[in-house]
Amino acid sequence: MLDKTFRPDEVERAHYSDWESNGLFKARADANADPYTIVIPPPNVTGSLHMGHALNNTLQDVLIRVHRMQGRNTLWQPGTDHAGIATQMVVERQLGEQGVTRHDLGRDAFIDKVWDWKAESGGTITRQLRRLGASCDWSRERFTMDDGLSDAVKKVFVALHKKGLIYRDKRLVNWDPKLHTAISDLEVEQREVAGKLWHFRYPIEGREGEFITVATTRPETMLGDTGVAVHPEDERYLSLIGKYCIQPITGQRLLIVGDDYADPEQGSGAVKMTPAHDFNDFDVGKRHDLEMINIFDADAHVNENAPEAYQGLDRFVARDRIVAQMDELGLLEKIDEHPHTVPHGDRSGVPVEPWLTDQWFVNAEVLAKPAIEAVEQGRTKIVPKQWEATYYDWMRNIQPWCISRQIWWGHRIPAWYAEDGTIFVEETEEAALKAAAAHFGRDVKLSQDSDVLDTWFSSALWPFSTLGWPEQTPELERFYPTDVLVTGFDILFFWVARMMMMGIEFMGTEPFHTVYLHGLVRDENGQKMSKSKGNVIDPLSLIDKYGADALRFTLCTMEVQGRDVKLSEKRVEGYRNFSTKLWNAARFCQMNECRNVEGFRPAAVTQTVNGWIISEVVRTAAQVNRAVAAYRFNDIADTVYHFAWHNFCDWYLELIKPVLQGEDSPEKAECQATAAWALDQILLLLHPVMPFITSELWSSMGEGREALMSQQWPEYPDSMVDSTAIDDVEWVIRVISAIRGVRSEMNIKPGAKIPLLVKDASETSLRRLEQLAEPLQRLARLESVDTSVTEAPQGAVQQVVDEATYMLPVAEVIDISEEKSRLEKEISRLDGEIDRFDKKLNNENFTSRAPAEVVAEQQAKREAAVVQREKVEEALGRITEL
RNA sequence: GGGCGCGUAGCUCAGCGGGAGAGCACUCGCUUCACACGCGAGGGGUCGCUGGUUCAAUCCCAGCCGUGCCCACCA
Repeated sequence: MLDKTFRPDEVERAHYSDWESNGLFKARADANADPYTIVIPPPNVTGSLHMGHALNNTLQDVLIRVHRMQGRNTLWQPGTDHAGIATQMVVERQLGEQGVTRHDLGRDAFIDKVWDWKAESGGTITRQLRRLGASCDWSRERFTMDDGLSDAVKKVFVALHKKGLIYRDKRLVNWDPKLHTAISDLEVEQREVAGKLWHFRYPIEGREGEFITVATTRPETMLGDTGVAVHPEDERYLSLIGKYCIQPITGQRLLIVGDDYADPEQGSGAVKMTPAHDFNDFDVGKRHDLEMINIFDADAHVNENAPEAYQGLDRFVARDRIVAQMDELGLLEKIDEHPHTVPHGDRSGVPVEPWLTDQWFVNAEVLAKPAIEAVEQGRTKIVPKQWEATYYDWMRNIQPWCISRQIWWGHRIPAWYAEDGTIFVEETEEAALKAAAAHFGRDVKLSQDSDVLDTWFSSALWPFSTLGWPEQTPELERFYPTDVLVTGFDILFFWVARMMMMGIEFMGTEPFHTVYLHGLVRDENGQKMSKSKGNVIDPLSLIDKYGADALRFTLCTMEVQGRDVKLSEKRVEGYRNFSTKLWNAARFCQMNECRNVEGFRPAAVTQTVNGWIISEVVRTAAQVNRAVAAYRFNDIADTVYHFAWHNFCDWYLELIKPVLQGEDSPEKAECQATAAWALDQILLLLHPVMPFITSELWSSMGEGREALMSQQWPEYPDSMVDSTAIDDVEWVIRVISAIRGVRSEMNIKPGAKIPLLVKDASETSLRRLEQLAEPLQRLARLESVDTSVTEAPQGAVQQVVDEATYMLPVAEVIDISEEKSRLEKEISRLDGEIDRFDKKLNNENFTSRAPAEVVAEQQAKREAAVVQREKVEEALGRITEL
C-alpha cells in the first residue's frame, strides 16, 4: 500500500541510478531504429545548475523521453564547455584569495591548476542535471577540451586558414583592459551612462584667433587625435578643408578633411578624428590617410606616445586632467549633459577600448551564405518562427569574427612563427616545423602563437565533434545531422548561427532540422534573476522542497513558444499538489484492487463510463501528440494535468466508486481493469514531464513491471472514440452539476437526501437515467429518481438539461423569495440572449452571407434559449402560486 | 535609429472571425471511508485606445498609447 503522500527525496535518486545503471539512456550506433538526436547546450564545466539550465534541460528531456518511448534510437549527447574566460576568471579568483596571480604561476602551471579545478568541481553540473532527471547518454559525455574535440578544433582552424577563411590582421578590436584580451562584437554590451559632451576649440593653423569647435564624449582620446572631419558640403567649413588645426595639448597638426561621416546636424558639425581608438575614426582615417597614434597600453593607461605629463595615467584620470587643462587654456567652450551608451565587456563590466592589435579573424560572411540558405529553404526550421527574421538580419550583416583571445585557458591557436615573422598554420608543431623547413630550405626555430581561441569556436563544432569527427565514426554516420537543438534565444548568434556555419562547411549539411528557442526564466514579477537583486531562485532548493517533477512540470507548463518564463514558487507548490493528487489517485486504485489486466482491450468495454474514460484517454493522447509535434510544451503539460485531475479523478473515479465498493461482478471487474489501464495511460503520457513520480507509481501498480521509460508511447486511432459514451457521461456530469448548484444555492444540507423528479424525458434521457442512475444518485445525493412524474409539484425547483426537466421538491427547505428573484434574473438573462439571436437572424446580411451551418447553429441556440425560458417561466409561475 | 514581442478576471497567462477560458487568489459550504497539497458551489472582464475590413472583430489591417527585449558607429 502506498503512503499517504509522495516523498520525492526518497525515490528520485534510486530511480535515476536504476535508469542509468540499466543503460536506459544509451543510444546505439548500430541500432536499426530511426535515430533521434539532441546535443545538449554544454554548460560551463565549472558552473552549477541555475534556473535557465533547468528550463533548457527539462524541455530537452521531455522531447527525448517522448521520442525514446516512441521507439526511436535516442541520443541525448551531453557534455560540458571549457568556457575560456569564465573559467579562467573563476580559477584566478580562487588563486587571488591566496594572494597568487596567474602570472606568479606561469602559463603551464596555471593551466594545470585549471585542470585540477575541473577535476574537482567539473562534476557538479552533471550531478545536478541528474537530479533534474535529465536522461542524457552519460557514457558519451564530452568536454570541449577533450583530445578528440581539440583535434577537431585544430583541423577546422587549419582547413579554414588554407581556404583563406581564417586570417591574421591588424585591426581595431574591442579590447577589454581588465581582462587583457580582445573580445568579439557579441561579447560587448551597450550600457546607458549619464555622460557628458565636451565642446573644445582647436586653433586653426596660421589664422590667429580662429578656432574650429569639436565635440566629444571622450576627451582622453584627444591625445591620439590626428585629424578633424567636416561634411564636404558644409558651407561653414568649406574654406577649412585641407587646412590644419592644432591639437592644443599634444601640439599635433590635425588635417581638416571633408568626409560624409561628419554630420552637419550633430554638435558643431566638426568632429575630431582618433583613428587608433574609434571604429568610425578608423575608417575615416583610412580614407584620408590620417596617422594612427596609439595612446593606450593594455591596461588602457596612457602610453609613451602621449605628452609626458599624461603618461601612465588611467584613461579616466587623463580625461579629467585634459578637460581641466583645456579649461585653463580657455579652449573649453561648453559641457552638455549627454546620456549615451558605452560599450562594456560582458564579463569584466568595464568599458572596452577600441585598440589596434594583431588578431585572428574568421571571414564569417562567406560561411554565413549557405547557413542563411539552409533556413530560407526550410532545411532548418527555427521555432518560434519570428526568430528567423532576427537570424537573417544578423547573418546578412555579419562582421568578421575575432577569434583570438589573450588568455591562457582554451585551445591554443595552431600557428607558429618563424623569427622573421613568417606564419605556419598546421595541426601540429611537427607539421609546422616541416613546413618551415620546406619554406626556408633549412630547419628553423618556431614559436607558437600564445593566444587561445574564443570558446565559441569549439562550441561551434559541438554537433559533430562530439560524435567523433574528424574520425568517420558510426556515431557520426548515424546521428548527424541532429534533430532538434533546444536553447535560449540569447545565444542564437553566439552559438546557433556559428554551428550552422561550421556544420555546413565541414559536414556538408546543416547540424539540425529544428532549432527551438526558449525564453529566459524570470522571477514572478518578470524581473531578470540576478544575484545583485537577490531574486535568484535556486532550482536545487526547489527540487529539495517540492521534488524534481514539480519543478519540471512548472517549467514545462510555463513554456509558451519561446516567451519568457515567469517563475513563482507558488506555482511550483501548486504542481507539487498535482503530484500528490496523482499519487492519491493511484492509491485509491490500489485500495480498490484496480489491477492491470493482461490483454485488456479498451475497445471491448461495455460500461458507458468505461467507454467514456477510454475515449477521453484517446483524445488526450492525440492532443498531447499534437502538442509535442508543435513544440507546445505548455499544452503537453496542461492537457495531461486537465485529464488526470478533472476527468479521471473528479469524474471517472467518482462515477465508478459505487461499483468498486459494491459486490464482485463482471461490471466491477471491468471498472477495475479500465481504471488501471487509464491510470497507466496517464503515467505514460506524463512520464516525459514528471519522470520520477510516474516511474514510482508505475512500478508500485504492478509487480516486476519493466521500467516505465522504456514502454511504448500511447497513440490510438480516432476510431476508438465512443461518442455515445462521451455524450452520455457528459450529460450525467451536467445533471449532477445542475443539481449540486441548486442544492448549494438553496442551502440544502449536504447530507440531506431528496428525491429527483423527472418529467418530459426523451428516450435518450431515459436510457441515460437508467444506465447512470447509480452514480447520479450518489454524487447528487439523491434519495431516489422518479421518472413517472407528469406534473411538477408545488414549489419544485426545476432545471432543464437536454431533453428532460429535473425537479427537486424543496419547497419546505428553501427561501421562496430568493428562488423567485433567481428565476426572474434567469428570465431576463434569457430574454437578452434571445434578443441578440433574433437581431442577428433577422439581419439579411447575416442569413445570406454567413455559411449555412453557422446560421443553423445560431438558430438552434436561439430555440434552446426559448425552450429554456418557457421552462423557467413555468417554474416561476408555480413558485408565485405558493 | 532599426527590428521583434507583449497589453484578455485581483495576479500569472492560454485562446481566437459567430457574445470569453485556465491556474492561483477571493467568497460560501463541506471531518463525503484516495487526497484539506483535498471536495463542492460561486463572484469577478466595455479582451489597451481610435479608426478600417467584414453580414459579424477580443481575434484580421492601420495608427496611437503603454511596456519589455534585441540590434546599431552617432561625435
